[in-house]
Parts: sequence; C-alpha cells; structure tokens
Amino acid sequence: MMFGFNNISIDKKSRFSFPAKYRDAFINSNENQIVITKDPQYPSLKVYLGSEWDQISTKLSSLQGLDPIVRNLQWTILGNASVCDFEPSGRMQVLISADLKKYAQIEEANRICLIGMGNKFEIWNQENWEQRQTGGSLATEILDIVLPESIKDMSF
Amino acid sequence: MMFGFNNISIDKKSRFSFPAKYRDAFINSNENQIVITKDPQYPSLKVYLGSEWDQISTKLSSLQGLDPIVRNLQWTILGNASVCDFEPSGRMQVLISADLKKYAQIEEANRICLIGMGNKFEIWNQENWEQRQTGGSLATEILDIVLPESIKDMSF
DNA sequence: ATAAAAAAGTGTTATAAAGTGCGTTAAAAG
DNA sequence: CTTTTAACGCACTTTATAACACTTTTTTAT
Repeated sequence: MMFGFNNISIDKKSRFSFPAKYRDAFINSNENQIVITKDPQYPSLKVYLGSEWDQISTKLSSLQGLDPIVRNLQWTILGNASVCDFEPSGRMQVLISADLKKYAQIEEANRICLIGMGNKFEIWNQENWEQRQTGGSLATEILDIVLPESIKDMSF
Repeated sequence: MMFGFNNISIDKKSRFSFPAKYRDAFINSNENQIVITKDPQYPSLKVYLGSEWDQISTKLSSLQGLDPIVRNLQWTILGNASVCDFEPSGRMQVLISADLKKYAQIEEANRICLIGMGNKFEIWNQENWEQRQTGGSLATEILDIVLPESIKDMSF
C-alpha cells in the first residue's frame, strides 16, 4: 500500500519519477506497468498499477455503453488512459502526455503533487491541491453525476 | 488492450496511421484486418480489430431484422463497414472512405482524434470530441434509442 | 470503343519532433 | 562523512508527418 503526499519535479520532457520509498511496494506487487488517466470529477489524474487497471478497465468496458452516463465514464477513464512500461528496480520514471497535463492544469508546472491513496496515486496541480485541502471548490469540478446502478459498486 | 487519446494527422489521401504504441497489441492478437464503420449514436466512427468484428457482425446479422431498431442498427453498423487489410508489422496505415469521413464530420480536417477504448477505437472530429468531453451535446445525437431485449447485452 | 486525362490509391523517403536512456551534479538522509 | 535519492542535462533513438513518385481505377472526350 502506498500513501502520502509528495511534491516532486517534472522534467522538460514531461517525466516524473516515483519517490524511492515506494520501490518495495512496486517490487512486491510485481508491477511492470503504470496507467495514468483522467479523474472524472476533478482536474487531476489517477495513477493505477497495471494489475489494478486490468480489473477496473475490464469491468468498465463490459458495461452497456448505450447508457450516456456510462459512455461518458468510459470515454473519460478508458479513452484517456496512458499505459506506461515501468521498471520498479530502475528509475521508476513515467511520462505524462500533453493532453493529460493540460487536463490537470500542470502544463507549465515544473513541480506536481503526487498523492499516495493506498492502491493508487493522484496527481494534482499544487494550487488546486491546496485549495481542495482548505475546503475551496474548483471551477471545473463536476460533482453532480448521478450514477446508474451498474457502476454504483465500482470505485475508481 | 488499447487505450488512450491520440490527436493524429490524416493525409490528403485520407489515410491515418495508428500510433506505434499499439503495435505490440496488434501483433499479439495477430490481426491482419481492421474494420471501420459508423457509430449508431454519435457522429463518429468505430474501429474494430478483425477478430472483434467477426463476433459483432455475426451476432448482429443473426438478429431478427423485422424489428425496426435492429434493422436500423444492422444498416448503420453492417451496411457501412469498410474492411481494410492491415499489416501490424508495417506502417499500420488505414484509409477512411469519403462516406465515413462525411459522417464523422472530418471531411475537411487534417487531424482527427483516435481514442482507444480497450477492444476498439473511436474516431472523432476534434471539436465534437471536445464538446462531448465538456458535457456539451451534439446536434446529431441519437440518445433516445429504446433497446430491444435482443441487443441489450451487446456492446458495440 | 478507345485513348487521354483526371482522380484515387499505394508506397517510399526525408526531416523535424517527441521520447528514451544514462551519466553527472546537487541535495537530502543516515 | 558516507550513502542514498532527486533533479538536471545531454546524446541517442524512435516516431510522426509531409512531400514526392508511381500505379491503378474512373471519368471524359473524340
């Protein structure tokens, strides 16, 4: 399990590396892929381990896409996922695509917030994160999603 | 499985090529055909791997065509399918017919959005895609389809 | 009906941009 | 002080795209 707040650098080529403290966790769970995608509610990114992603993506793609809310979630989460090869024993570097950077409002940033949430991470623009922590709401938030039954038991 | 958003070019002769990151997936699933057809709900295109297409088209053509909704789906999906030879080890280039370009409103475009949705791709006009992502609805949408039992468990 | 012209489709190459790998320096931790 | 970690810079590799040349098909005119 991976927890905690990290303020880390992102280089000119849009790469960041995971802090060394997570290395053992990655090695133990034998991961060799990392998936980054959009958070459906906030201007931030979700970072999944390959094995987690397999479960989530399989479940989500099996749902009835003719329901517009389901389709929207599929677009957001599946349609924006970026799968990266990942070497837990190496530098643990990962590239963030221009598109995802834009969504998380970290286009210009040379630092990002990487937050360990147990089985996944989140990536935030620093100002947005601080605002969230102090209770402020963000302009681009989407909070009023009414979930269909089929996805009420899923957690992203 | 193939995921993620790609903004790619489409040349004067209406060809696009799949991003290199999908090559392994194509090679592993041993595909040598790609099928492009109309999306029944949105002004966009579906791109199936040959093997996926075989399943979907077999199932769909076996349904009772006297039901007008089924008949419509058959017309849209089967009747507009364009089957292309495809070399996963080569350039992975595919031609889009004038007809399909028109339907997806990418007649004039020199860039398109190719979205990996796991076992298939979608092709969108950039403006339409952005509008969708931000919750806007499109003029040509057909959302109020009431599905007959026979296709409720199908996913296109 | 035939030939010429135009359009559509296929394939190759060159070049710029994007992505990757790795060594070095700087900073932090023990 | 030594060891580990993070950040940066550079060189190399891969990828994307536009330009060009050639082939095949379709259209048009005689």
